[in-house]
Amino acid sequence: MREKNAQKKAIKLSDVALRANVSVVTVSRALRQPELVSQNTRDKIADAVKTLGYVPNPAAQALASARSRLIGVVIPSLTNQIFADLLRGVMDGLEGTTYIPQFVNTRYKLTREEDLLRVFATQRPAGMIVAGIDQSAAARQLLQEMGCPVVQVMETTPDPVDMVIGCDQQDAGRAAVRHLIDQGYRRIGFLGARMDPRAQRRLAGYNDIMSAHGLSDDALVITTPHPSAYSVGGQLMADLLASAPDADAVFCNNDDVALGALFECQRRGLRVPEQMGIVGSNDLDVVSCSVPTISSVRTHRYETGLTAVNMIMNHLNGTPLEQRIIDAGYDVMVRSSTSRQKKGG
Amino acid sequence: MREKNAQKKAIKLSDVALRANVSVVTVSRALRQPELVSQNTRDKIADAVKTLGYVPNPAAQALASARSRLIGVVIPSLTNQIFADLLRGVMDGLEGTTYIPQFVNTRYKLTREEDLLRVFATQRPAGMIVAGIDQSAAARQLLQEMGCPVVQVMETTPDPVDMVIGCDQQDAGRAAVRHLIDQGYRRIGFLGARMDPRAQRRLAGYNDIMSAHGLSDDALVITTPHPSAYSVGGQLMADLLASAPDADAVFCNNDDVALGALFECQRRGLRVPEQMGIVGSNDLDVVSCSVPTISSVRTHRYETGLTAVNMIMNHLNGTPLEQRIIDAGYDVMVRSSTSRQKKGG
DNA sequence: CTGTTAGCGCGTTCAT
DNA sequence: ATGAACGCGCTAACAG
Repeated sequence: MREKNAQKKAIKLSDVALRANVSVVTVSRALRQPELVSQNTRDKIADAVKTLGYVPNPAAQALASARSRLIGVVIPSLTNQIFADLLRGVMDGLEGTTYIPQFVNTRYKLTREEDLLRVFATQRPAGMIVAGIDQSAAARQLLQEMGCPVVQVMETTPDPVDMVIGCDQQDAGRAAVRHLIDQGYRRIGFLGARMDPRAQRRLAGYNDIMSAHGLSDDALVITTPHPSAYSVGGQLMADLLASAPDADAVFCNNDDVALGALFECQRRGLRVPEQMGIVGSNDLDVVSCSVPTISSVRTHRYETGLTAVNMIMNHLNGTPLEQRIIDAGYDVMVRSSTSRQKKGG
Repeated sequence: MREKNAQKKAIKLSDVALRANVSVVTVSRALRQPELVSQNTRDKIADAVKTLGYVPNPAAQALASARSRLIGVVIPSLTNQIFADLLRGVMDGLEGTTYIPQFVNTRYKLTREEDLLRVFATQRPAGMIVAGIDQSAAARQLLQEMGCPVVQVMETTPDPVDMVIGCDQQDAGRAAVRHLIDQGYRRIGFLGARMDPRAQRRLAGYNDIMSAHGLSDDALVITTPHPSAYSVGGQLMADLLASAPDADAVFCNNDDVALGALFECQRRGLRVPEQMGIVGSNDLDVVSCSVPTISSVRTHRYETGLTAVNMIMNHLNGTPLEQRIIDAGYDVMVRSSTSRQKKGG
């Protein structure tokens, strides 16, 4: 029988007050608004805090102030690496503050998102970061009633709940397809997994450019509700070649799909970029070192996470950014998988 | 000027009590120990709860009971996909319960881990899940004093803080190298990124087998403190070929390194598996569809997350598993990258 | 089975 | 610049 884990007794504000020989409120003030406390008592309190090892009880703080130090982060999934990148940005952005992120995933279900928001509402979060702009009406309302700064991320919209930072996914789709056309590809397919709202908008961008060039053909659009994954990319490419054997390029809604598609080409002996051009989305680490390297539309997930946190922090500090809508942009990273044109001039 | 986000007034226990015409405690009991409340009042309360839309205030619960519904999850990083897999398991395992996971990352720093644990300690978590078994003495003590079930994950040890689930990393390393030797490889290199404790133990396993066969050679061991990444794999392979040009196989401490190494071989025209055998670690999705497919030592991260949660839940339900130490095992997934032997018999 | 009485540790008035 | 008093919403003893 091992010892039952003995909880260490927690030091509280009154303990500190006793040790420093001042009242509880004074300690509380010294901690939150030091400028209102004399230098002398401030030092005594700092001393007591240190020797006793006092750490505030967040539950008591939250209860008394009706406000927690939680930053709620709502993403659809953790399988897709882009959201892991976003989270890293959020975590790093919160570094050094006393705020704590709390992540949940919606599994791409709007009703689940509402439920999760309801849970968050009871926590009185200090701020909320939610992926996407396609919340249900109920979810939007819940976010508004949350009584804290809210940042939608990964996309842009003229009508955010509160603030928004991300990129224009449809425009990114257009840029990708334009690049392929510039390189001389014409029978350009679209490979899409999961087909969440962001994927839908990338597809819309694809359609914009294809129809503008009179290149539209339903046989070229291959999608699946399956989550994005390397293995799915291979299957989608196979389906495309069955549907449109003369396809000469693909735009993929994620880089794992793009890499999977490349592997499928290699299995079939299709030369990339000569016989098949490939453009991915998001510019994951892997596509810049594959053989051949894969062109991709880079998005700035990590930076988006960082900035979203900053937007919230500024708001909480009473200095909200004038800019409620931030376009994080995108970059078309041109690599070997689309370099069919002769180089340079 | 847009309306200031108006906080919705929260419904509390006393509101429900009023509506149901019973005392506050009765409501509280009806919610937590329904069997102690008569069917009649239970129904009245359920009604009131539903019509008022009552949701408990976790801060108040935590304060009054000195216990939160948080499950603390401490991982070193979110960059490595294996931890994202673990998190998915934890999230899914918590699905349907009223417990909420809270993730933090140590960035592979022991002192940071201690700090984070101190923060968790103030939250009175319901349970803790921590990656690895190499906590500092201070961290171990903090975990013990947490007063809640603790599960260490990703490795095994005869001496866990409380409970542990994971695999024997050193043994996994041995199995990988044994497989390469069985396939006829002899000049087997080790490619290791980051070199955290798990990587160290995989290396130890590699050393065990290599020296047992009299194949040891320092020139074959290439490591870097850099975080594991696809691009790092290429560099490590290049370094190995500079250090030991006659190397004929590699064991990599992660699959991104393995894939990066494969790409490097392709760039150099080295045929895999004929001229270079490759075994990765963890069996990420991507290595089963690359060309060629890559052999890897599969670990069960998702299942580990699920089980860790179950271990904690059982503990909280008063029915702790008799088994405090669980070996989640590993599997050597044999694929094309090491299939040098003639097939079948 | 149900209610009464006390806090949990902190923030927020209002005084001084 | 400092302190006393009260309450946040809930749980935990005890009574009845």
